[in-house]
Amino acid sequence: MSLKGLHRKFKNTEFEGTEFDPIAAFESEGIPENPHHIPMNRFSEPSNDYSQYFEKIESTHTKLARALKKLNDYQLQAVFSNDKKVLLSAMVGSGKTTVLTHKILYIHFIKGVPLSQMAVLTFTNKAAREIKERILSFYENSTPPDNNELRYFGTFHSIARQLLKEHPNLEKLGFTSTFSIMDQEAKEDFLQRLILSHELDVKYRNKLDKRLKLYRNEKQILYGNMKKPDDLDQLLKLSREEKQANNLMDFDDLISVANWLLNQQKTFLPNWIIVDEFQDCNNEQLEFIRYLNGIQTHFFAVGDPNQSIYAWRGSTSKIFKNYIEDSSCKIMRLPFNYRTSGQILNAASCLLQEDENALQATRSEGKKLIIRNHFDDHQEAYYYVQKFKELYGKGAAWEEIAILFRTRQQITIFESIFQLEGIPCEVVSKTSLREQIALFWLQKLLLSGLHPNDMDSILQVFTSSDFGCLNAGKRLLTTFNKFTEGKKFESKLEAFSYFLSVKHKKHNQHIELSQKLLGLPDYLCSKKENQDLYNYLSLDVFLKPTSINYQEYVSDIKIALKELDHYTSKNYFGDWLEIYQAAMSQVNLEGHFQINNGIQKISNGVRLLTIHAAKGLEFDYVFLSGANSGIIPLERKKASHDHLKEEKRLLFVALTRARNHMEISWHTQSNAWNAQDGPSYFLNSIPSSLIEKLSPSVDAPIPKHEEEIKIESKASLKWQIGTKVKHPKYGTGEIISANTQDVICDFGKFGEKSFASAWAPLVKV
DNA sequence: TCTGGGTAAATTTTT
DNA sequence: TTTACCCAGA
Repeated sequence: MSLKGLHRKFKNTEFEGTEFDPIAAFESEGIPENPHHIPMNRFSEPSNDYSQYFEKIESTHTKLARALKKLNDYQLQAVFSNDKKVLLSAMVGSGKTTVLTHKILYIHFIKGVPLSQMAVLTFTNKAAREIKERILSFYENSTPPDNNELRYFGTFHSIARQLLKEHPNLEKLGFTSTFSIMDQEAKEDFLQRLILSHELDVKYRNKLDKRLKLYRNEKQILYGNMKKPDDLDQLLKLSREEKQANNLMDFDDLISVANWLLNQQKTFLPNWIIVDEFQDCNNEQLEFIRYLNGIQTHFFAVGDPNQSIYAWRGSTSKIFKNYIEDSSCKIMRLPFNYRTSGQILNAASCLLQEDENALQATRSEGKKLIIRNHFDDHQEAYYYVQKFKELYGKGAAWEEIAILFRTRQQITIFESIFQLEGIPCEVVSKTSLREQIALFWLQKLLLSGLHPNDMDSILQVFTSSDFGCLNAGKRLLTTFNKFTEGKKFESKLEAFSYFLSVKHKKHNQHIELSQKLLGLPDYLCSKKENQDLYNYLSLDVFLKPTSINYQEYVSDIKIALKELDHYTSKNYFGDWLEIYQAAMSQVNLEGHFQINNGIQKISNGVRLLTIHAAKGLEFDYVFLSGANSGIIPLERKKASHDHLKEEKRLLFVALTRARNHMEISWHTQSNAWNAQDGPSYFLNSIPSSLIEKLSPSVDAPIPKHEEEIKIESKASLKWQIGTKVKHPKYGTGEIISANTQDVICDFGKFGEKSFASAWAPLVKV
């Protein structure tokens, strides 16, 4: 039943006089209890004496023994356990990564399991890197393991890629082991190109990804106002064929093709499978784990059912249920939170409705959870300006302050006001390579040289508005297709090079570039000494030393090439071409060229981020902004019980990011259409003794009017008619009109688009 | 090619 | 509530 229906049904009946509680309403409808819930009696409790283990470790590995001594009994139980199947329910802030790394070290050093016999699976590169770094830091005086030994430590996708490359049957599917990986954006380009060159009729083209998902999962072909099916079906078929023909896989293919092959023949059965953030697994990832699971394999998964906030992305909601019901699975827990001060943690755990003992505070009581009312987001932003200056004055670091939001749209206004008022701030979100023009081009350049059938990369190289020579679009595709019809070429790149030399004779520099790209594999294999890709490809010619951005482009590219050089030398095993291909796959999987060590972020400033982006992070001071009902939980047309529960866990995640100070704000007059009056009704489940309700302090400066801010921020902007700009969706365009209100931009094939001047998502090219 | 009616969707994001 | 855009008719 829909939320509205429930509301009607329960209004003026059971819930008369009290606020309508959709979760309770759903539950009284007879919807089963939380599948994430693990009953207390299901947990195996630790013993209180692990000294027998220590005697043995101390005599041989003093450093490890010293590290393990710092752990509590629950953590030691998980580290020492030798059960075949363990699920560790790690409460928020309970030292999950510590347990994970110590467990790996323990089974390696004490149980003698080689690292190459472990599959350590994570969801993000960041987590994978952290685990590897912590392990390497244990090898102070001895030779650390090399990358080859750690080749099954990584993200699901990178391990799937590794197994695909090693699989003997890969070629039977039409792929070779040097397949290239398309990131999300490359996949979009790929599909759009297929639509153009095959003249397909596909509706809602900029919602393609969503439509494909609906089609794959629910066979739904109609979308929005569509009355009859379009060519989506045909697009999928063409896409499959083209991917095989050109040796390309997208992120989803990595896992699904790996599963398909492993189903035919299992090639790697590790001694141990260790999974991080287990609650985020989707069905395909679970299947992947099952294919790695041999008779001898030990399985150890760590997750937190209370931090499951990615069901919308496909994580399996019943994931814990199956393990709870499986009696061969030992279930352990880490109940002690070391991060958040007592009162805030207690308030957060009121959102869980779990057993009381599940989550226990270890820190002192600290301050209460603050719920503060602001008139609107402007007033709130100015309140923070004052507040943060005060905190900074008292010695707090900017980086220890974070403002969390439910949606990204809420962030922009804070960013512009902080910039005006001189509060250093940084929006935390993953940046796409596409935003760094030179690096994006370099990526496509190398990809076309290394994978000469990757048509999309070739097109990006030669139709780049900055460094290319041709115009992208349908006309180019048709003429190229016509030109190659009936002719035989070794590769798409060769065909394109020939096409250029016949049809576009005047672009001799680009013709030369295409020939250099054709020779790239040979160059890499023969001239490893003093390799200099920058000069080999004569990049100076294309980056144009006279252009304003020349210096920036050159330094970006040189740093990137250095990273590649480092990576390829470090991982070299006898084939330079292959290692460069591997390096570029890594760039695709990570979304940047910094593939060797951690991403050094040398920024300082208050962090502005969504709650989702904040998962796994912690700060001294956390502010959750604009938490009205309707925003948390975010109102949708079709609300479901599961959706609401997930939103509640999201609020839980937000509150548990804080170490010492947690403040939730709500607005009297919100700018969001779906915001209702009053703070999130989820907060009603927190007893008032744990909450301090406040209004902004009276001496806060009078907030500036919205118009004023728009004008001021416009003054610092650069929208002038004729400026070339880049938009994340529409690509490059040109400003054709700009005033205090809006800016209108022409994007060629996408036509003219208008944006609000103050926060148009445009980047000057 | 342009206009207006009608209807669904709007959010979170890693690889 | 506002936006996007399909689709039918001018």
